[in-house]
Amino acid sequence: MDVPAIDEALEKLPSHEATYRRLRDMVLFGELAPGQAVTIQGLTEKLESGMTPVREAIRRLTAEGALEFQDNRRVCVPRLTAAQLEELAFAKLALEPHLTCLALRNATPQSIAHVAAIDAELDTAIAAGDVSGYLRHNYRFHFAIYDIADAPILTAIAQSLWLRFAPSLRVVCGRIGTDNLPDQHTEAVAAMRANDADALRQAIIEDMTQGIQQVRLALANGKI
Amino acid sequence: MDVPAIDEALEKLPSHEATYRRLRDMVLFGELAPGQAVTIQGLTEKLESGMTPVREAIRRLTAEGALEFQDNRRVCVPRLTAAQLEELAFAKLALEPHLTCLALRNATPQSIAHVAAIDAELDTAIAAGDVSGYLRHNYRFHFAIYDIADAPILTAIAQSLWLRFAPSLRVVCGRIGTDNLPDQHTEAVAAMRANDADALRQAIIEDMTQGIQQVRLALANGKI
DNA sequence: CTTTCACATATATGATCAAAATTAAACGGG
DNA sequence: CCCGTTTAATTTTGATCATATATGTGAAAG
Repeated sequence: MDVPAIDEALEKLPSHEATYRRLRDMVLFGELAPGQAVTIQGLTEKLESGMTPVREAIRRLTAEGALEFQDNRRVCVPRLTAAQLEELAFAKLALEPHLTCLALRNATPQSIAHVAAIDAELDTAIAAGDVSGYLRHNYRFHFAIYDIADAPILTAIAQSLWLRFAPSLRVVCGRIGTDNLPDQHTEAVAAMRANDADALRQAIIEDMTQGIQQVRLALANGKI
Repeated sequence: MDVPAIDEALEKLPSHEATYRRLRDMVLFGELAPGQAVTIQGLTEKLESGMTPVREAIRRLTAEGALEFQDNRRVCVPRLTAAQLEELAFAKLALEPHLTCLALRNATPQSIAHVAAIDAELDTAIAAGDVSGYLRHNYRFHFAIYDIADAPILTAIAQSLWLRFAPSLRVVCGRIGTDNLPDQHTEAVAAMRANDADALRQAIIEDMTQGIQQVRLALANGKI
């Protein structure tokens, strides 16, 4: 039950879906910076896709808040204002701790072990100072838990929140390295093993609060 | 500074944007029932638009949860499960009362009067038993407040929640008429005038809870 | 009941048109 | 004469459409 290579898995999907996922990952894992413009033609070359699939991927990501129409019908990665960051902070704290706790209903030793394995990969990336790996495994950690929760609507909203948050977090990571980044994951895994909802909620709240605070500081200093 | 007629306003937009808005309104205001299938070709005729704009509108609305891909590549309006309704209920109560209260920061006598005017139209629709008018003005009421709140990210999430909720609410309205539908709007307007955040939050919580409860009952009875 | 074939539908391409940005040139004030 | 502004030409980019391809659906035949 090994995971097939990424490109191999994408081959079997319709082009618009594969294009969407590749572009989404570019936003999530730091290939696109806040404020950066994207063009349809540029993406057709970079993603080796036709114009129609690229346009549809852009529409979807725009609807999810990962991209933004400008007045002049160009598209770019949104730059967060301080007010918008507070909106994100509220929504993340209002939804994601709850969503994480929903996973306890369905968690099994196997599924918890899977989450723990991702946490181990995350620790490796942190130790190596691998910013891109940190972002990728941090995302995988939280959404592996959301998969267990089996709550598609809340997970979709969380996805949108991460898409809006990721580019700014990427900038912060690049500045401060991986050492000072949030990692309450060990506590979270322990709470899952103990089936302790309160401790799990607290770990996730602290994890998110730390990340938000880092972005808040960078934003206040005009570094984003 | 008069508002142009709706069709006139849509004329000036790119076709894919106008198509998106028309299709969105069809979902919001009850022209499409839960489970109903939509085809690209059918929409090109109904919306008098080309194939490309329709496809892009469908992609956007799918990302917002208003439509859903099926395993075969057809598209339909999602049918809520009981579990998904509870997800929606949680998210609505976690976000929308807060978002409503944010409006108090920016509310002016003029903007409150505008909200009150919509409430009057809503009452007229209720008195007339006009289900479509109820849905439309109820939406306008809440989103007029969200406009005042000036919180684009939370408002976008609320939009997605309404898109997911509306088709089921439409079914309920058609069954029970307009008399038993939630209307804590008078209390909400009064709370806004009094700048009373606690009363405002309470009015909105009760308003949403009533609507959710109606859908919950209908869903439990298999009427949706 | 399965296979096959025809039809309906979705997917994807490339061409064409329209709009906007960019560059280049012309102009005028200092 | 120089610099900033405006205006015109070029080029890039986005929007839309017509069409070709691929896929899934359903009906008819074996």
